[in-house]
Amino acid sequence: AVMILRSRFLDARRKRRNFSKQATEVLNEYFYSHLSNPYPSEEAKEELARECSITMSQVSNWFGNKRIRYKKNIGKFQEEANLYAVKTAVGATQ
Amino acid sequence: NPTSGSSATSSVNKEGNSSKTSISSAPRTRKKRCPYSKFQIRELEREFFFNVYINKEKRLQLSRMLGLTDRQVKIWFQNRRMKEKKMSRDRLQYFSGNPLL
DNA sequence: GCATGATAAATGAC
DNA sequence: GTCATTTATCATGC
Repeated sequence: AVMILRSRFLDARRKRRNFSKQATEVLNEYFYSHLSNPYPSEEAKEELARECSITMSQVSNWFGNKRIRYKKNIGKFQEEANLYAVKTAVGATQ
Repeated sequence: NPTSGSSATSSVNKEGNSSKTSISSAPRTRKKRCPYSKFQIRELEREFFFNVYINKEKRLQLSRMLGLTDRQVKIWFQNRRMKEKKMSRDRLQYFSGNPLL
């Protein structure tokens, strides 16, 4: 049993799986509503991790990747940025 | 990973930076990340297993053997310790809230 | 074929 | 020294 768990752990660390649609939604909402300073605090990371059912390391990885990839090609993310800008604006007026 | 070449002497590493001359205030360009060879990793891991903190003497010796700078070896040990810590956290997380079959 | 998550060098704050 | 981060690279999903 120990062997099984150990091998399962090793596999889980190597294999990559996409996050759920809802998780990506939550992360993007935070990112685009804090675009001027997309650096969540430790507490914010913990909450995001809970909401998305992922680990804090995964939250950090996501923001690290998002920041660099957004910066390197803002144009590619313009549509996405507008989408979430509208989304948060609507949420604020409700 | 298409390296596989194992045997050493590939050594691509070079600390090209220079520009130490004078007060060059310019934030000199960040050194491009260059992945280390299998041989370099093996030797670094061997020493890390022996001692997670490397002293200055061994560091200089190892850096010469691997064609790296002492700074690179120093940084590698720092990153390696952080990796070890993260792996411990991951293990704890994975085996804590546990289905255990 | 790229999008995406994780990891490996390298930097900088402290 | 630690540690969050930047950046490129690796590995996988689709």
